[in-house]
Amino acid sequence: MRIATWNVNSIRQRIDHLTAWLVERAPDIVCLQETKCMDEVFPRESLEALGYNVAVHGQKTFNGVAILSKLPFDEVTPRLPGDDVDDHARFLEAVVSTPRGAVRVASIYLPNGNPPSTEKYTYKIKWMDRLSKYASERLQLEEPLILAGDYNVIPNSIDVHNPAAWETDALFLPQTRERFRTLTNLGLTDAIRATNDTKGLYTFWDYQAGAWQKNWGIRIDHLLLSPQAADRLVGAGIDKHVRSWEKPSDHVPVWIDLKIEG
DNA sequence: ATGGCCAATATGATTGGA
Repeated sequence: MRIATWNVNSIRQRIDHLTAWLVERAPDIVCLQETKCMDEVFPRESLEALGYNVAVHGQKTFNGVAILSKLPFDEVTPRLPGDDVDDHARFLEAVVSTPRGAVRVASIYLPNGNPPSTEKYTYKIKWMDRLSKYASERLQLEEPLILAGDYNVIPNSIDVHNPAAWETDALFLPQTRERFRTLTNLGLTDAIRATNDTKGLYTFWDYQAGAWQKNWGIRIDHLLLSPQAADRLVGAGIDKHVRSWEKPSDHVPVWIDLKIEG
């Protein structure tokens, strides 16, 4: 079973890229972020035509997450628990059934948090604390669980072209990275790092300043796996070539293969 | 690592992104 995540930076701008990539990579489940539209105008038909069930949780203009799945959804639940007044569309959880049992997947668009001196950073940190609480509860189910998305967290120095330049950025501050470690310390595995320890694996290149041409990238899109998922991990990759397509997203797809029959 | 971008909005300037 192949599971992927991709921040598309507007689903309506990127629908042709998405369908081309779906044909090429043939994932079973895809978590999308920054769809940037209301559910009524989400281009679900072109995805259903490729055999995907489509679950959306969007809002006007900003944020927005979705999950595509070849298997039917048993459950679909929007919103990260822990704050009833948080109205950002940043979280969507789904459960599908395989012959080996349930697989639980969440599409995550964690707040950026810049600039760090503002309530935007406070919101990010609180969101990360809520995510840890959610994860610790779900881990008790002892299911294959995949938390996939744009975390807006650079976990380590090897995950950024120029660490010194990012020292005071919300994506790389010690408090941010501490909370990412809280997640992994719960028993969640960073799938890319479990399979590849080389430096310079990036998932995002800024549109500005020729960042792509200079390979000034950062690794901020992650798939975190419960032990029951990590034990079945047989491959992982980053589809870097998609960044060179015409009018690309600034993020590229990241995917894993789990040995789960069905 | 900001000179250089991109997307959405009743839009022609502003906000948010990372």
